Amino acid sequence: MTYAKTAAFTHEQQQLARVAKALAHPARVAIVQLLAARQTCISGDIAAELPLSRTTVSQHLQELKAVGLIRGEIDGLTVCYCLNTELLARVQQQFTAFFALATAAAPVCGPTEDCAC
Amino acid sequence: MTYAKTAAFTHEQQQLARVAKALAHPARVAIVQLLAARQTCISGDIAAELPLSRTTVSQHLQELKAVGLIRGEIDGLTVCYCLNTELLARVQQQFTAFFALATAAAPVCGPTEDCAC
DNA sequence: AAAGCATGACGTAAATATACGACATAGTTT
DNA sequence: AAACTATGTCGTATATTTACGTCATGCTTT
Repeated sequence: MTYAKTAAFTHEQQQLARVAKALAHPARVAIVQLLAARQTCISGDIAAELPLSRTTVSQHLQELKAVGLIRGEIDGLTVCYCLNTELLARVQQQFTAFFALATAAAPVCGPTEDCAC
Repeated sequence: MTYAKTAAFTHEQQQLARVAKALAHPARVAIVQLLAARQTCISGDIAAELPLSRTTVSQHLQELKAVGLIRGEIDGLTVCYCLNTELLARVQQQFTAFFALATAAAPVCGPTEDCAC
């Protein structure tokens, strides 16, 4: 991301980082949770629920949409957002696999700081 | 994080965002995977494996350490890093719960863009 | 003690992220 | 058509991130 030497990293690593970045702000985490809670996709109500200005929330929504985690659709005057459950499911697997490997590794340094390299 | 109105968000949301942010860069994802792969905790070898300058890698290591995902320990001349499997396990559960809720929600907008708000 | 080596801390430049107010756009209602 | 409303885009100020070179520190080895 940003201006990293992206070419030098795995596609997988970049995708994981990409999604992680999308969730790297409490407001965006809150938005996803909010959309998950309410079945129906909300519009500007999201802005009302968050302690941020409407424009800022809109910006966060665009970021989530850019990554593909949510979808927006115009319904007359309002815009409805909802989770992209397909992508979320795929992302879930990626994170699951990632954490599985990470937690599987034995703690070499030990819980109490005993490194035995 | 950053300069968000953190007080307005859940502790849970902030923690999740905090970890997500730590993983929001492919280099840091790579570091965690590298530490997971090699049982023994590595030191400056990490820098050699990544396509970044040694100082930049050190900076990424400090970030991961600040969040608590990894641990560093001085062993004479070198410094050994290893995963904090305890925290990783906890974080894993948080992400699992988060994605469980997110994927459980029915896609109201539909896979083919049919919003029925 | 002196020379060497691995690391982190510091300083810095350039790119991003965050937050918002002011505008532009487009559908709704009167 | 005119007034209204919900949204996104744009511009902007400030804070952070990223990447690196240089320097300081602290063991190690000679």
